[in-house]
Amino acid sequence: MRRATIRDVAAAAGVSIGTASKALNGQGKLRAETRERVANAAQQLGFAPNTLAQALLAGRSFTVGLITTDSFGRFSIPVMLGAEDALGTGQISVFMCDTRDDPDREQRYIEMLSARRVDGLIVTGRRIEPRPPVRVAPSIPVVYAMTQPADGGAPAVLPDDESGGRAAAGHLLGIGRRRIAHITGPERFLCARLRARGFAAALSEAGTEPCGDILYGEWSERWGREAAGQLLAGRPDAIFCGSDQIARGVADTLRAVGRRVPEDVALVGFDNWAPMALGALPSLTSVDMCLEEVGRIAAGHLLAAIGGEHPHGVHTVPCRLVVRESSAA
Amino acid sequence: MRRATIRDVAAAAGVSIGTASKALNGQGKLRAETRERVANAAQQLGFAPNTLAQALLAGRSFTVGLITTDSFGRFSIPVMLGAEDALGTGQISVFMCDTRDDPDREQRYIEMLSARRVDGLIVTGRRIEPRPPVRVAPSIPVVYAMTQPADGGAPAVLPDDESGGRAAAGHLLGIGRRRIAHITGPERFLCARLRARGFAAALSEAGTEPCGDILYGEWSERWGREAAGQLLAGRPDAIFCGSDQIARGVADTLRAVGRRVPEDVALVGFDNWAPMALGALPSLTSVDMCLEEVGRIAAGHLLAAIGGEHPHGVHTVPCRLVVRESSAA
DNA sequence: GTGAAAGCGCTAACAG
DNA sequence: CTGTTAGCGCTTTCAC
Repeated sequence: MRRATIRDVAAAAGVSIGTASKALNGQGKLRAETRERVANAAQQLGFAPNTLAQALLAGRSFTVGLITTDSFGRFSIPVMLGAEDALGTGQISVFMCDTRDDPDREQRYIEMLSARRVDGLIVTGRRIEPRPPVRVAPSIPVVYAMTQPADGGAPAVLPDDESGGRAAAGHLLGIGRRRIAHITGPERFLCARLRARGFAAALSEAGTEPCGDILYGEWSERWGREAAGQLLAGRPDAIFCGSDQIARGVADTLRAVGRRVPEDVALVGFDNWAPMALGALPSLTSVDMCLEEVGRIAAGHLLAAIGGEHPHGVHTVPCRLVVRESSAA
Repeated sequence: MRRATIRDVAAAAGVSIGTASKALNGQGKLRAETRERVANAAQQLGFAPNTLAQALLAGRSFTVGLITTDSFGRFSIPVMLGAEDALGTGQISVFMCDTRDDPDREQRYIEMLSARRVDGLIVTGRRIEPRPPVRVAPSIPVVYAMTQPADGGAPAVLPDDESGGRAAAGHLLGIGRRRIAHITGPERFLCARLRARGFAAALSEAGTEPCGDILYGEWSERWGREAAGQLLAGRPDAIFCGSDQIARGVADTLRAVGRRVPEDVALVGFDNWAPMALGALPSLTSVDMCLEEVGRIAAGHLLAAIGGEHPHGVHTVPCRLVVRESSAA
C-alpha cells in the first residue's frame, strides 16, 4: 500500500492540500475545527510528510555527513555519539562515511554528500595532527573534531592533551609521589608530546622534575612492559603512562618484579578505555579525554555555522581524571 | 554562489533541460556532439544532480537506516563497516542511528527514517538473542544483523557461535590436549550456551568430555582470574574461554601459580579483539566471529529485498580460528 | 534529434 | 478562513 501523501490527507479531511499543509504545520489562520479534522485524517492514514519533498523545497536537507578516517575506531566512536546526540535533538540525521583513510574514497564521499545537499560536514579522525582539509564547496560548513585542518580554515575541536598530562602529574603529586616517571607512545604523535609537556610543566611548577627520561615508544602493552623494565633502576614511586595499554604492560612488569601497585608505585593511564582500565588488576586510574563532549561541541559549532555564524579556530576540551585503585592514596 | 542546476547546464549548452537531462544520463537519442556540449557545460559549472530531486521523482531515496542498540560498540561496529562497505559500492548512503537501547528513541528514529523514505533498514545489536521486531511499514524491508526478531518475520544474519566452540575444541584436540576446560560468560547469554554446546559436542565426538564443569560467570577479566583458580585442581592442559577478556584473566592466574602458557596449559579466547588478544602475554589464540562478513551479508540481503526479493530466515556466518602463541603446538 | 509539459510531494504567496 | 497557483530540481512521456 502506497504511503499516504498530503493529498490523501486533504481529500480525507475534505479540504485543499494548501489548507492541509497549513493545518499540519500550524501555519496561517484556520478554524480550530479544521485543524483537528486534518490532524485526525493524518492520524488515520498514518501520514508523515515526505522529508525529501520538504528538503527540495527548503533548499536544505536537514542532514549532515560524518566523515571518519578511523573506521569508527575507539577514538572516533565517542565523538560520533556525542555529535549524533547533539544533532539528533535538532532533527538532523547523520550520514556515516568511513573513508578507510583513503583520499579517493574520501573525495567520493564528499561529492556524494554534496549531491545529497547535506547542510554540513563533521570530519573526525584518530589523531589530532593537522590533516589536508577536505575539498568541498565553501557554501557547506565543515567542522573538524579530534583532528584539524592544516590550513586552519575551518573550526576544530580537540581534546586538551596538555591539560591531561597536567592532571595526571597533579594527582600523583597530590598523593605524595615525587619520583614520577613517564612512559608514552611514539614521539611523532602530537598528543604524546603535548601530554609529556603538560606533565613536565606541572612537575616543574611543583619544584621537581620527571624521574628519568621520558620514554617514547609505542602505544602497546609490550612497550609498557619493556619500558617499565628500563625505569626500575631509577626507583620511581609513580608512573604516568601515555595510554591504558602501556599502563597495563607496566603493571605486568611491576608485578613480575614484586613491586606493589599502588603502594610502591602508583600508576596513571590515559584514554580511560573501560575494558582496559577496569579489567586491570588493580583497576587503573586514567585520564579521560571526554570525547563525547568533543563531538557534542563540534556538532554545536556546526549547527552555529549552518545557522549563519562563522565559528573558527581551535577549541580544546579539558580532560578529566578518573581515579581508581592504581593510584589510591 | 548558488549550486548549478540542470537549468544552468542546459542554458550554458544552449539546449532545453529535457535534452540536458538525457545527455547527462545517456538516455534517448541525441547527437554525439550535443551530448558532449552538455557534458562540457556540466563540467564547467561543476554540476552534480540534486539527489533529493531525483529521489523525490524516483520514489526512493537510495539511503538505508542503520539502527544499533549498542551505541556503536565493539560488536556492532564491524557489522556496520561491513554493511556500509557493501552498500556504498551500490551508491546507497547510510543513516546512523544509535538508540541507546531505548525503545522510545528507537521508535522516533524509525519514524524519522521512514519520513526520509529510506529504502530499507538494518537493525544491529550486541547480542544474538531475539528482540522485539522494529515496528515499521511493511513496505520497508528490514534485515537484522547480530540480532534477530522474536517473530522471525524478517531475515537475520548471525555469527555461528556453535561452530566457534567447535573450532576451538577441535584446535585444542589437534595440538594434543585432552583435559580441556571451558570458562565463559553468563549462562543467560544465548551465545555462551551455543559456544559451550559446540565445544562439548566436538569433545564428545572425539571420545572425551570437558575437564570439570563448564563455568558460567561474567565476561570480565576478573571472572577469568577467579574461575581459573577454581579449575586448577582439575589439572586442565587447555582452557577454552568465552571471551578474550576472560582468557586474559585466566592467563593472569596461571602465571601467578607458575603454570606456563602454552606449555602447561593452552589457551583459546573468543572475539579476536585485537587490543586484548595481541596485547596479552603470550598473544592469544582466539575465535573470530567475522562480524564484517555478517554486516556484508546482511547488506546483501537488504539489497535483495529492496530489489523485490523476499529473503527470510536466519543465516549464520561461520567463525574463524586465529592461532597465536597461547596455543602454539 | 530536440523541446515542451507534466508531475514527484510539499510549502508559501496570493486571491477570494 | 480557505482554495488556487507557482515552483523546488529533476526525469520522462509525447509532440514536433
